[in-house]
Amino acid sequence: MATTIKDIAKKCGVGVSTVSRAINNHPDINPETRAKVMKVIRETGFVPNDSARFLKRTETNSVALLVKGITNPFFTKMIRIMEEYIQEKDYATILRHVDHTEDEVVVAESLIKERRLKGIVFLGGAFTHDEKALRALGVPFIFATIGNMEKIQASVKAAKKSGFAYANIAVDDVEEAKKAVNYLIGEGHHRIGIVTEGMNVPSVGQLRLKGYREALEENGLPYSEDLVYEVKEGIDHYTMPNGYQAAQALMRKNPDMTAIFCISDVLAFGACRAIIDEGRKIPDDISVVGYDGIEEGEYYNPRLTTVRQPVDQMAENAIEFLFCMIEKKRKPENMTMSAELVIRESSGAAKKG
Amino acid sequence: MATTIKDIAKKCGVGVSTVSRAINNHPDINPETRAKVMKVIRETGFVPNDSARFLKRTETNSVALLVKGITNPFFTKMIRIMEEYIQEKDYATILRHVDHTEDEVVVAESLIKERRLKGIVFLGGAFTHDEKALRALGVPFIFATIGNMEKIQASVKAAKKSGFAYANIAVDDVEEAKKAVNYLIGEGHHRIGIVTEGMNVPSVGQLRLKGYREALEENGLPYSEDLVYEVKEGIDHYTMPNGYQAAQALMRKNPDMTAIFCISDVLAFGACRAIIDEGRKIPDDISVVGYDGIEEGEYYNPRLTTVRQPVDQMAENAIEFLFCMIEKKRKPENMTMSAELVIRESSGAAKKG
DNA sequence: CTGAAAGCGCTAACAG
DNA sequence: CTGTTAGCGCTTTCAG
Repeated sequence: MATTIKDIAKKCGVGVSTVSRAINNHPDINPETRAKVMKVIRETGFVPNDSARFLKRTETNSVALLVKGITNPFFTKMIRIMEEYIQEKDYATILRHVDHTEDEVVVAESLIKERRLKGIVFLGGAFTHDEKALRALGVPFIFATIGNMEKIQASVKAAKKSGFAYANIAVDDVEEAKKAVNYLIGEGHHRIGIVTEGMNVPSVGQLRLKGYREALEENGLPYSEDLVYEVKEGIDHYTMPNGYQAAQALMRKNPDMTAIFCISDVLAFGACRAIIDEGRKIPDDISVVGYDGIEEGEYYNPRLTTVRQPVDQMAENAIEFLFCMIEKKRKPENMTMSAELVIRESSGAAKKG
Repeated sequence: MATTIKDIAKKCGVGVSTVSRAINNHPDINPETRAKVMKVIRETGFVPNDSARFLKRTETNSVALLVKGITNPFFTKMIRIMEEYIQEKDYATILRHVDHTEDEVVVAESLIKERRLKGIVFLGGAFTHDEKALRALGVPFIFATIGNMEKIQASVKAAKKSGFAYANIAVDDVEEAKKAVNYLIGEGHHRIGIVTEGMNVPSVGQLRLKGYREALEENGLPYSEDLVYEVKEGIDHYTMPNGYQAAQALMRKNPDMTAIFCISDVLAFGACRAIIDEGRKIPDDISVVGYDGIEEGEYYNPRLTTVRQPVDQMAENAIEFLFCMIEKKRKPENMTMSAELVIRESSGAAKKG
């Protein structure tokens, strides 16, 4: 039988409540008694049963990170930062990968009830839920880097008024994508391909595509479907093989294309490889621009030009804000971070001709 | 107040045990009653409180994945596969990243008691624990890709006799590293650098370094400390910046070096970048060989020569075996998988000189 | 400051 | 087949 708080109490010659108080840093306890109890606990290697604690407490001091799209290294970094912060706050982290077939809000709902969560961070995925479902969650939560900004922002605004705790953090995907494409146009590129995802559903892919279109439009360049490649549906969109196939297809269809904008760095790596395999030079023949700004881009050959999202800051702000909401210190808010176009080796002036 | 099983019982006009039976697929229940109960549950959106269930059950049907070294994409893949398998078994996955400063066995111990785990997978890290601590865990567990094979294997053997459930899965790091270095020697390389980690503590780095030394020895090549670079201690050893610095240092110290063996692909990417930045050609001036065989290697430029570990199979075997042990179907075992040397663009014949 | 006692929500005998 | 009931291990009043 596993040791329980009772065993400890007996061994110390005190009541169970005293042991409980010792464990929980309760003020109403004699420092000496507490020291004695803690000593026995340490010697015994006793660990209180969380289920029992949670059951009683209603309060769990745990937050969940629901991640859609595990393979993207972009999220890995964010997770690390958030986990650290949560631990510092002495909360437990529940890390769950959400399958592409699963609905993250449904998962969240179960988790909240099952584990009495204090808050949730949604990483990745799209925003397609109506407010009712969200409101039903009943705990503060925050969206990080999720598509469908307009709807989300309106929703957060509404939440602010109704005191419903819920925030959003992201870069302005449309604007940032536009910036990247504008840069390419400025370098003289007229035939610019795009590798995107989720064109027809709310997603960051859709937003970044929108930015792409707007950039073309503003510069009087035609929008052609031939230059748009949507990666295949599947478990994971953001993969190198997907980027590879995409670039290959784009090159075949558009011999005159001189640049490709990929909505993620990982896709861009795959695209680069395809271009190189085709015997073409980067950036001399084709320029490549990614999105995310993951560390790997700096080490790729060629170094990747990219839209760098401030991951560290986004992660930190997100989790910090979540705790502010948990502690009722702040109201819902839309936080738009600004990204930075980092120009490296994979892009340059368009070939004359 | 959150809805409980009682509320449901009342609403259905049945007893709580009936509701419990309905939820748990218990056979002793009238299908009609069960249907009625389930309907109400669905309508109410009721989710049973896990803490209460766990508290009672002693059995939790959950296993933990303790990962040391989150950033390595090698593990990401394994985690995905294992999570999937666990879900199919209708178990819950508890995913925990273990900090480099934390002791994974201590974490495991707490988790087992807190959450009544059925089993554990240790991913990464070294094997430095004595059997007593391990034995005290009390649940089946499995080590995957952990250093210190000899000790671990002896330990597993002992476990087999005592009926203590505990297995190990890995490739033979010494042999595989030797294979890689032998290949380089066969290509005419005599001055081969190595980028390793944890030279003086039990770790895969140590094992792979051993393989490197043995290969040199068997070929009558001298071992020189100048050619060995141990990455700096830190949160994460397996990073591109670390590989970058390592290669840079090795090149400066050994102008005549014609090849570098890195104990992970991620380090190799960093090394490649450093070589390129130095204005040297891969593989013409310097050949690079990695270890792990992650997908990214196929898309890097140049494509990376590497020792490919059978990730999918290792992950599957590991988790499958864990369940066999949980179900008492199998005894402890050492599973040594074989890796494959994948020769790609980053390596070739040594320059004559 | 400390102990006794009452549950938290659920499961699992046990008796119908 | 179904309802009643006794805890699982812990926290938390409530009296001392």
